[in-house]
Amino acid sequence: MRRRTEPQGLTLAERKRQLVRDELGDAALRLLAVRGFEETTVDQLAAAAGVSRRTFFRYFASKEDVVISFLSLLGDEIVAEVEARPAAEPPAVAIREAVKAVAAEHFVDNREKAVALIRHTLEIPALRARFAERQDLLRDDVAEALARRLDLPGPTPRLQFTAGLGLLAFAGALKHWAEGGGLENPVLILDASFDEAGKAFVL
Amino acid sequence: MRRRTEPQGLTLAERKRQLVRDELGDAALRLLAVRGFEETTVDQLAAAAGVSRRTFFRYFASKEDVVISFLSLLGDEIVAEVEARPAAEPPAVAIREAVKAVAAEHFVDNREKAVALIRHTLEIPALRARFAERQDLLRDDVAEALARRLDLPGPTPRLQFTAGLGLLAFAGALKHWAEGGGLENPVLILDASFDEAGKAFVL
DNA sequence: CCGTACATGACACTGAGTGTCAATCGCGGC
DNA sequence: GCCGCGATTGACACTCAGTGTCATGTACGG
Repeated sequence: MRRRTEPQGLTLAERKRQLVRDELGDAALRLLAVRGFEETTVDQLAAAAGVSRRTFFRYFASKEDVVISFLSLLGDEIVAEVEARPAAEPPAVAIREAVKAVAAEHFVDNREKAVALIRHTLEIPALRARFAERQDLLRDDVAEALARRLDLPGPTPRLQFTAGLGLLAFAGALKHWAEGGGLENPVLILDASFDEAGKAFVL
Repeated sequence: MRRRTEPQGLTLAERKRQLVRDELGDAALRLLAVRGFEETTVDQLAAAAGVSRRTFFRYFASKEDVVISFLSLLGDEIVAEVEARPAAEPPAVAIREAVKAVAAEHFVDNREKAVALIRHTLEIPALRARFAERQDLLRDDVAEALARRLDLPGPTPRLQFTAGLGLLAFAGALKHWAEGGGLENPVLILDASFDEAGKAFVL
């Protein structure tokens, strides 16, 4: 049983669980690079991580989830960050700054892994589809977060569009950043992407 | 080599094929209303249309496709319509008018069926996921159509955002229209939706 | 009337995802 | 130290989506 750091506040079971999860994720990335995504079966993913097929599905809801879960995690943080923005801030600024904060936190250290993850997600049709699905659900969550910030009962159509365009800008920046090998400053790319997105409907 | 020698430009085989396709689509909508989507198997869909399971997959690539294909067809027309817009028109106007033209053509007569289709698509998670996936692919196609209109080699990031926001406005209008039972004028809803979308990033 | 495409059905197969159950392991109480 | 409780796991069986293959039937052109 290989161990890494010993963070406090976590029971052994929880740390073990995270360990298996990481191992599955790493194994998936390894196999994906060699074989393809479609060509790799869940049995192979599970075997590579040393667990049974059934256990794999106890950690990830689907084969695609192994790759997507990282991006999905970012989504949750974006929502949390949006809600934490000062209420005086206009929605368009709130989503922009929230995304920048999340990117700045996660794209500096995990560079290598994040780049591989994003590249696979954008290149492999099945993964791209799941990513689009996540984006769609996340859009609603972000819109509701924006509404809560303004003490509204629910998101207005306009807030839906703000959230949607914000996530489009985020995805566009993600793509640009990964294609450049993750060498550029993600925050600068995001700013440029949001600037362009703001001109989407300018005549 | 059987070519367009038949009267209406359609050979018997082609009309028969369309017949089976329609029957499968109608059967699917009928079963979906009674049972759920997840609860209905492809075998039942095929049996309801009087064909074999294998034949079902010769007409639709997946179970979701029976429902989605109608929306997907709209996508193709939107792309064609975008390319047909005058080159002097700004991209934002081109996508807007293209969508309006397609909506005006298809949402007046097929009202009942279109409303049911859209409602199912937006309510059932598996269908919503497939819809999101289609939107994602369509976004690229529309962006490339916008680029061709301007004699550009490929879509600029800004055109990607124009296409993306345009489709968001389209989807939003679809939802609004279907929730209202398809009684309102789709073109007016689309105009309102595009107006709101244009303010997505306005402070 | 015949040959050729094409559509269909029957069958078999892979692989994703789920339910169930028994064995095991960590952990706290006794 | 022992025991029992809850959570994790592996093994097994099952459903169902989707695909490849082949043999039959049928409309069409010559």
